[in-house]
Amino acid sequence: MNKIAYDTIAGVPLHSVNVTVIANRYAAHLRLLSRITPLRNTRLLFLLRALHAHILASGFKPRTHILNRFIDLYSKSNDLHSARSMFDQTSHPDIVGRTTLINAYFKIGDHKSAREIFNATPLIVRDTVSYNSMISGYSRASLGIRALELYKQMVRDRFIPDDYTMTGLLSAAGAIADVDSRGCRQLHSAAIKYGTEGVVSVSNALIALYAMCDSIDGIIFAHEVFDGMLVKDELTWTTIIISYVRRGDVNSARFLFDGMTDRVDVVWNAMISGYVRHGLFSEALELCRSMYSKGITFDEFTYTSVLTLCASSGLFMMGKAIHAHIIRACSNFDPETALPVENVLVTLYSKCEKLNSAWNVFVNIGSKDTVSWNAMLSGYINAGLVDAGFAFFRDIPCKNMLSWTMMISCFAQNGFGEDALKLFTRMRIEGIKPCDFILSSAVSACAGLGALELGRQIHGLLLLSGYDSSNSTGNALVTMYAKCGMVEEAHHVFYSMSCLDYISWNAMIAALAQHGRGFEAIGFFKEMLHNRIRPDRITFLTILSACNHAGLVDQGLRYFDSMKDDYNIVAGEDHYARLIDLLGRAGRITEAKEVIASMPFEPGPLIWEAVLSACRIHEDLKLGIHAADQLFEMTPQHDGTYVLLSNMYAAAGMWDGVAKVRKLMKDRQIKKEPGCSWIEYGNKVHVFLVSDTNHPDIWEVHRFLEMLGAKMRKMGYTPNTKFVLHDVESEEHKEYALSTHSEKLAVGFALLKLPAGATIRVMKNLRICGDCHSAITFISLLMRREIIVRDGKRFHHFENGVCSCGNYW
DNA sequence: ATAGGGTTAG
Repeated sequence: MNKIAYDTIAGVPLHSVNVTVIANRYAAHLRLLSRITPLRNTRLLFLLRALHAHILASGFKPRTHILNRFIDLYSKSNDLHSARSMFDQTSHPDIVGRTTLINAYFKIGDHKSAREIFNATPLIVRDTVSYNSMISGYSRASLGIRALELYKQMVRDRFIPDDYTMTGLLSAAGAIADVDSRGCRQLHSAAIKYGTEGVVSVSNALIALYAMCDSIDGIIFAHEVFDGMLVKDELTWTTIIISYVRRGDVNSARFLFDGMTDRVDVVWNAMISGYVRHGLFSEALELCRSMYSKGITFDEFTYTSVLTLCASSGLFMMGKAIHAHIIRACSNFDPETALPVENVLVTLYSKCEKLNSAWNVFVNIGSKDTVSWNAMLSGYINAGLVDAGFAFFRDIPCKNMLSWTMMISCFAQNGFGEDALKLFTRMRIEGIKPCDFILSSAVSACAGLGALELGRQIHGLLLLSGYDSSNSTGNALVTMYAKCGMVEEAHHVFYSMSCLDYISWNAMIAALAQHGRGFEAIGFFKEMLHNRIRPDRITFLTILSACNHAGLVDQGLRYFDSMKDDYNIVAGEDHYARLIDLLGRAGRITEAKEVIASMPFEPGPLIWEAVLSACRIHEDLKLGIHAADQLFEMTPQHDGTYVLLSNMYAAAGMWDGVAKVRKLMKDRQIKKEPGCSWIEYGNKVHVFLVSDTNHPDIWEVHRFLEMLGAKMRKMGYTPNTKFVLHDVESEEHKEYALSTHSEKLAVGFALLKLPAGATIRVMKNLRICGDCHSAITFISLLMRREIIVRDGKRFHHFENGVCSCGNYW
């Protein structure tokens, strides 16, 4: 068809001298051209341009209808620039040309230019169709309010709305936030008033609109309209079925679906995608099979749904097979509707971490949209490739809110809080208004970094934007204030929240537990139960650590049992690890061993980490080395464990063990300081220092530790404890020992110089190790000071010789 | 020259 048309047009005698003959031929052939849809053949577009140039060169003034035809064809070829210049050349464009251009502008998403053309049209020239085009254009652009305003203007301008108007208006109304049934009724009356309620398209739009109301009566009204229709078409059925699917009532949708006699492919697709969206994968597959057996061909929409199913249920082999089938059998997809298929293929490969395959699909997409870029970005993020992901993110030409959200929360969740906040700031500089999801990600990033001031600013932003009432942001704020040491403010946010869910309670309990207020945390837990909020596994993790901090070992044991008995939550390794930590810290090592023996699974890294720290506190060298050896065979879950490991080996004099740990840390790029800095063993605190006299602070450190040791002895607090300063002499050991970073101990100096009773907040981003921790714990007891220190990601709250992290002096 | 339905990224 295309070829015949092209050959015919190619035969046009462009060099003919008779302008009128040419014009008539143009008109005829342009009419022929316009029948070729979709008009994507670039040769045809070139021909169109050649004709255009020829008209200009010949000085011939074509009649309006020929100009209109040009505008139409240029618009269909997505060459709006030429369409517009054609329009501007027309001395008196008529309403048809204007409307064509208006529709073309809406098609490319430029509603402002469309409005300009419309506004520049004198009232006397306008007709109902031009208003209808504006209304439906706004409707497709989800600008419901503007559509409604234009409808009102239309009535004011004394035009009579027709069925096209009402259909456009009703579908536009769905884009207005918080559709209520009263508003629907008003529009329904308008449809009746203008005598359009019998038109199928109007009723269909009305069904869709009623179904969109949040209230329960929405779907009832929709069904009433459906029942009252004398004539139904396939879209009527599709609309009502989709309406049920959207409300999550897949069964009612299926009931209607089964009651249909002639099902068009769209209905099948709607039903299948409904099942996929609600996770009913086997039902979706069953429907695909019966669709296939009935001989209905799968189209882009079917493939998109079924590939989504594969991607979200982990059926990667099946997804790949379908991809192969598509390549073989479906070469002539419509390029516009094929894009989602390609996008979901990128997602499929991204989800199974086949980045190469994802990339291959991605680069071959002809016209990528934001979804394509975001799908590829999620591949990088999902594979944990933060740097590569960020490099890719920067190249995205059409970033939307989701691109920013993914990147910011990726940074926040991978411990790159500073990058997350930098990007958040960048986003605000670029004038993008953050959504509540991004704001809560940013608040979480602040929590991780202890960036209290910025956190407060975002809180202010949340209050201004009205997002503060949402649960996700409220919960993030509670956590942020708690992690920044501001328990009272966390409390304040908690009580100001209109709706508390289990996550809010978890956050508040954790806030108290982190600051050593174990008793209060348990009080909140009881109140949570009193309010009939069901605790989850996280609640129990938190409550176990609250018991730990409050020293309530037996109560912790009871909660552990209650978790299974009363709430049917199966204890995971993390729960067992906390239980063992609880027992271990209290010195009940034998019981801890019994718990390990009773576990329904083999102990993993979390368990051995808990054992290891118990052994460090209680000087059980034998068990400690055993735990360390076990941990060596697996991957420790906390970076701090490596320090513990090296300390444990050093305490046993196993320097080769220390060397192994250091190598492991280097290989795994653990950012903690490797080596052995501090050991507490046999009531002695051993601090290993490299006698690096070149280090300007090293003698300060020596003096500080000596002074601290002397003060401790003077207090008689732990008569047998003393600091032993080892200058590591032999070269082979020097490598394993750590030159204690003066920065950590600078905290100690500051503490000693401040007056008693002062609350000290150290907001600098430093990490404290065992030596500093012990020193600060001691000082908090010695000087009766509340001390809050940020250690990388978390806060240590020292009070009366107890630290919120549960490490006692 | 205008209208109503199904798809994709966290």
